[in-house]
Amino acid sequence: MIRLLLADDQALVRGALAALLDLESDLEVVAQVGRGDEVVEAARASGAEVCLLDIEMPGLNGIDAAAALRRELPGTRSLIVTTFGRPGYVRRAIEAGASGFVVKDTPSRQLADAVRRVHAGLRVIDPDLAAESLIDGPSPLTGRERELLTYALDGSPVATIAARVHLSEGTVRNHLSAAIGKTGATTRSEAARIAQDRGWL
Amino acid sequence: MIRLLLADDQALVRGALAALLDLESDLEVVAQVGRGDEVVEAARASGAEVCLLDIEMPGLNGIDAAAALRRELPGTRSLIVTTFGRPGYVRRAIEAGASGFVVKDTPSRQLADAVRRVHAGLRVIDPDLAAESLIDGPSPLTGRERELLTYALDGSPVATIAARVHLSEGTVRNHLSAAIGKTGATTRSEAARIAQDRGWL
DNA sequence: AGCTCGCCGTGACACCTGTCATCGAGCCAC
DNA sequence: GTGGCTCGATGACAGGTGTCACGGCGAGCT
Repeated sequence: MIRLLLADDQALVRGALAALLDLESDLEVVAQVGRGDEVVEAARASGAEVCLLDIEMPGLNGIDAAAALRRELPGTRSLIVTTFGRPGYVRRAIEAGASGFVVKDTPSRQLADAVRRVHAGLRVIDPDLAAESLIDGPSPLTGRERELLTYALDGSPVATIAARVHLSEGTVRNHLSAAIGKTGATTRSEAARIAQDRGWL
Repeated sequence: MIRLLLADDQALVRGALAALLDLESDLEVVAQVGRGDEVVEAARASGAEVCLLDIEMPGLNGIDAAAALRRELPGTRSLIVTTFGRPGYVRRAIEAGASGFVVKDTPSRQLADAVRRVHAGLRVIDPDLAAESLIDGPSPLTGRERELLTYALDGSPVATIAARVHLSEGTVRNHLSAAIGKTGATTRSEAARIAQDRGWL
């Protein structure tokens, strides 16, 4: 009997996944949480062996939760289950110590197998995503560029961003200009979108 | 036995919801589709009585799918099940003939009850969302404004948008300026975001 | 017929943005 | 220490953007 923890912020999806996995005779959902910062505690209390983690969660994202799990409970394995198959996410998830990466587009029958493989100590990674994350390479963005791009995601004017990070307007423009060059974009909004698509933010 | 159809573009979520609902002794999932434009055909072929529709789907969105269902198979009822509880979505869903509107944040135990109520001819609508959609009122945007805002969502420059819709640059700026005023924004990106949040796009 | 309203266009103006050249401070390698 | 690198900052300039005033067209209503 493999003991599972589910972490997803959408209660309906969480409950549905639990129903799906409980159908398998060798799997057992022993904990469910809706926030990333509750994962470690719930995993410890429930004695979960494999944790299924969504990426977008309040409190702590799934990748950071996987890192926390590796640090606090090294025996527990993590499987990222997310909507967005962004190359940078895969890379960061593996670096954070996750054992697997599955997108929510995969057929539901394959999920249980993925869980079993992860539990057995194998790596489970969507092959297309793995290839993409290899050719893309790691993020070329510097820390500031990444930070400013996240603020530029919603199209905020430069002045607003500059005020938020306590920088000069010209400096913000320069960093964003560099990011625009690195992403091959022509606008800071486009650059932000591209960076997000690749999982660089 | 209530016959159900599931429409959601994420196979994993679809399969999981099927597992959840099949646990109920009076519910039976008789069809699953991953595209909005396959809903009517699948509902006809399977004889589904209640259709659970996600909004974001390729081919046809869930609201338009509900409208198509009312037109083609008036006896079939629709229940919108979506991630985003946007006020405008609720209004449009009801106008399109949907019998219910549930967000994916709701506890999974309540889903089966919602399905039963819809099947019985009742309306099931998240009370908070219903209130919001009432105070917000309908979209104040004209057709062009709405169209141009969707193109402005990713922060495209005015010239690009103008070329895409075969309009003059000045005209595009004027329409977007009107939309900016109506949304209370100061930038076309912000206006687009606000309009999207309210379900006006 | 007048009237309103949505839609398309032009021109002008103030302001914002992206790019470039340039500078200084800190840090690491040789 | 010198050279090379990144980060932060400034200033200047061309081009993009939001706003306003104005005009014209067609559809629908009184």
